[in-house]
Amino acid sequence: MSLPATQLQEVHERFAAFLKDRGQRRTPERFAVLDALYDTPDHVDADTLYLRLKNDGVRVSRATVYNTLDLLLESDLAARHQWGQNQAKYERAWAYWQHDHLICLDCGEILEFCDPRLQEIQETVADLYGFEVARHALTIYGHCRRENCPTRPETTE
Amino acid sequence: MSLPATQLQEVHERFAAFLKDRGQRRTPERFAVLDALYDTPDHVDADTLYLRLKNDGVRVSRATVYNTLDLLLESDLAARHQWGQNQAKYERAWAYWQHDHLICLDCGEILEFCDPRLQEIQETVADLYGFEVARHALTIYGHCRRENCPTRPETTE
DNA sequence: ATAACTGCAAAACATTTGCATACAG
DNA sequence: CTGTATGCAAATGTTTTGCAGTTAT
Repeated sequence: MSLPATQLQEVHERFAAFLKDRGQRRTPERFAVLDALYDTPDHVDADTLYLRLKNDGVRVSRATVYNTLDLLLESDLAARHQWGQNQAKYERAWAYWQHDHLICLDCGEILEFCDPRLQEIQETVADLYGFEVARHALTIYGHCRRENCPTRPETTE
Repeated sequence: MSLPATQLQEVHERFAAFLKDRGQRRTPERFAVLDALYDTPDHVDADTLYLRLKNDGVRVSRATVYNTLDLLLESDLAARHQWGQNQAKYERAWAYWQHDHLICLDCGEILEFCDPRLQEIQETVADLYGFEVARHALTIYGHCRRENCPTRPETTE
């Protein structure tokens, strides 16, 4: 579930350095949010993270959770995905680099994959349009063919 | 700006067929929303579409705009993008097929591109995970290098 | 005729903001 | 000490919903 202690420490140090660099405080709340996110193997929304922290006896407000998540995004320690039309999902993004997502439209299952051709596409596009590429987000939607996919569409056949 | 009349008619017919097929009514409001979307060469949010219609003297409510946009999505006549964390953007998706987006993080400019390797990636992934792929969404974020990019970050150099 | 659709305004929901208080540096 | 961060609750902004009245079929 969680990352090995060495990597967790690396992440802490990176966040601390980022904050120091910007003249921002290293508060216990911020590290609590960082830890809660890195304790999550998949994708969480801000409110779930808030509730989880609260439940664990950590006193943080929703405002701080949102604020900290923004800082984590800016420091490349987190990634945000806007899959539904409402809640954003967050995931840890350090020691866990570049991957993309495959989502089942029936059951919502989210799989991760990585394809080197995306790197090539990025380079081609960067060249073609004179862009300096920062990152990309690819999501493939489809239907998983598992028997236990809970929401199979009305099987017409 | 707008599509040639023949294609617009094709789109109308397709929407009419879709609605008929589902036993839903072909109301003037629905076609007004369809036309307003297809009159947009780029990406619009629902509220802008609503205001534009209202301004053109078409009596539609926001609720109908949202409802109709959903129908257009379901009939593959429109595509939705969730780029910011708030407003969704819509674009026409017929006679204008499969393309992806390149967004400048500084000025927000949105470019479109198409790369055949994405098709290959989709196929590989479909194979690998036993998915039947429906569609994909790829967005590349970066910095356009235009001199007139209005929000160049503080050029440190 | 009659079920589906519409407009309107209120509700819902995630996220942001303002301000008095707390605390890291 | 001082300015930055925090918690709380109220505000915001987008999308959804309920309902009485309309309208396509």
